[in-house]
Amino acid sequence: MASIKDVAAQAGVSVATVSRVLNSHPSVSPDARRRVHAAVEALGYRPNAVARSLRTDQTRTLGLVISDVLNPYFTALARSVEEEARALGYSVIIGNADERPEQQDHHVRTLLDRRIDGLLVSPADGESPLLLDVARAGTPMVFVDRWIPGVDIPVVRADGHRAIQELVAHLYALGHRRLAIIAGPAATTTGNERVEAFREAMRAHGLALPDAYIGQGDFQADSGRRATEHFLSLPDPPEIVFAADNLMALGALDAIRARGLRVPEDIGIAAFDDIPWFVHTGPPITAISQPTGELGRAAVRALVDIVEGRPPQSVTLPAGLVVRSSCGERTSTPGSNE
Amino acid sequence: MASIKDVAAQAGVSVATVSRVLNSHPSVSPDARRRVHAAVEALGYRPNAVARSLRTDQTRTLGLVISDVLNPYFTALARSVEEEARALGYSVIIGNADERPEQQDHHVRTLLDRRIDGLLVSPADGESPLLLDVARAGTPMVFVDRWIPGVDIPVVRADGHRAIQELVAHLYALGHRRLAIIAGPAATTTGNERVEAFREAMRAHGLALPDAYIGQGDFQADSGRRATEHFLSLPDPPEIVFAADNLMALGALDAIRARGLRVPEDIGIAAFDDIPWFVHTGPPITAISQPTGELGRAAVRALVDIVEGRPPQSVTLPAGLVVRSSCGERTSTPGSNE
DNA sequence: ACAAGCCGTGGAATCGATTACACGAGAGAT
DNA sequence: ATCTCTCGTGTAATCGATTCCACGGCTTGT
Repeated sequence: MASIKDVAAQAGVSVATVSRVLNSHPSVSPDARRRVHAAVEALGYRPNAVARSLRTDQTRTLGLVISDVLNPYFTALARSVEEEARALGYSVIIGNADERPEQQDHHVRTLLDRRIDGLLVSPADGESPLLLDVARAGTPMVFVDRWIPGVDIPVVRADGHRAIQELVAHLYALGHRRLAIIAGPAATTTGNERVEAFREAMRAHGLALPDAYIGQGDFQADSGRRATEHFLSLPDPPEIVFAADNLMALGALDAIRARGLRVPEDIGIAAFDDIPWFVHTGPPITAISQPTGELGRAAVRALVDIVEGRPPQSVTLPAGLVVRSSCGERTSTPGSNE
Repeated sequence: MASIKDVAAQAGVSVATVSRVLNSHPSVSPDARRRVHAAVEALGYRPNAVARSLRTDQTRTLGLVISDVLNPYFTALARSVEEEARALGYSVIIGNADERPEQQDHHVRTLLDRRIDGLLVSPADGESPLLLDVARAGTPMVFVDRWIPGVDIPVVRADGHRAIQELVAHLYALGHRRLAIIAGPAATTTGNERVEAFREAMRAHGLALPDAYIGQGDFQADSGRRATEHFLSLPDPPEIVFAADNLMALGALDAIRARGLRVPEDIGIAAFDDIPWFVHTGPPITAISQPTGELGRAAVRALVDIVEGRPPQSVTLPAGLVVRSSCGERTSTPGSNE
């Protein structure tokens, strides 16, 4: 593979001049510029990003550590992150933690070893000592979706508070009183917040949230399945199961189907996160929708602000309720099943 | 950030010795080794992967260019690729082409600029000149899922031939005769093959596949929607629509629902690619399932074989038919809707 | 006792870029 | 005509690692 020296030789100039042309430094004669361009073309030369990074101490690369690639929510997030980063001249390296703190740390470490310019994280747990160190060390960093409390790092996320209130009000209006939730890990902020917001909304309607109606999940399908099985085996099972993310809703659906029960006649279901498939499940699922694209873009902008020395901004965007028919809504939507 | 020099100074040895300890070269005294380890620990030193790559001319990084991150099939593929790569000591940088050749080329170029050790590609088109150049230049490369004919590059893919035959036989047995297909782009091998296999299977059953029953899609949901709308507006619409990937099946479902029609009573549906949501759609979708995990792992193994100088192996794995109830199957599966 | 070999170690070259500094040539000022 | 300034260019240092080579001190064989 041709190096800058080959280009210099071919163009009959020094490597310094080649470098100046490549970086469009003003002080190069038109003639030299022309010859360098010709040589670059002739040799199919492409600058070695590794060498460049070593010298300039910047990689123009951002690291993104997401909790789970199989979760369409994070996939959508990753896509908008990559898009915005590309628009700003950065690439993105994605690390998938699979909701496991060790794997998250592994990725953070390799990303740092590669000297990425900044880190976007959606922490799988609430207190990764490594992440704390990294933050203290001054690495440009932004939290997306989830965050770690007590660190001075910008956070870009959606606020589900109001949407959860709306959801509970909606369920109450439909006549449901026994509402259960499949929570995310207590170690994640989103895990906690969604339960808390749910509990508060219940209280506002004078409803109790007994411990038996709080299933402990980990944001993965299997845990949703287990929690739902447990709900269904209760002497007084809930009328509605609210899953704190879309994968646990998938698991809940699996459990319900395995019992031969029907949604929403036997039990209703709702989910945090809206995904395209929720329109076509049997029945379509009432869900809380996050502005994923805007979240990803805002996170990249905040991170690049830090990297380039501008003051970053934390962003909180509202989530919204999307009513469908999985909670016994009377609906005339074409194609719904009853 | 501490460098190897700082470690050397702290340990009272030369950088050469530090490097030897780091790379577990045998010829270092136990005492020096101990002191270096202590210094590494004390300084929290981590080797700079950028510098190391420059010197050794290897990055221990693989590039993966996939056609669409929003497609659960590719997401699952990416996950298994990353997993296997990690097990073999490599990291993976994912580039998302969004089914757009220019974006694919952009990613290939940046990946190459970063001097990745090898490239895994699922080409968005059938003849990217860039990809051809890269292959000719001798960059270690493996095709996954899709490939470009006429280049001597290992291919790791699933063969849907037999599964499509089974599908058509299954549909025929159910009494269906008017079968339509939403094809992928003709520029992709998977796009072509699936239509060809379908056409052949139809012929084997003495069935015609009129042009009007071949919808041209691009593996994205919207095109599935448009093709299906067209099918439904035909004077003699098909009884079954077979989508060549899961996203186009999603689009087909959208179109059917928008018309207020019911699956499978009014029209049946089947898809290439099986995803977890197909169990819970209304009704559950009959699909062809690929061994995604094994595909990803085999692709990484083939690529690493090339990178490390061993002879690589092309791999073709069979896909299988998963019968559910979206084509009018009489079924007693609990929870199915009828 | 001396030659030969091995072992642990450090010095220095190297990878491919960027960039501070020096220098010579030509333009403009006085 | 001389001085100064600017402009285009090249030389060489530098980033942080790896690795070849040389060297001094021991062990081993004869």
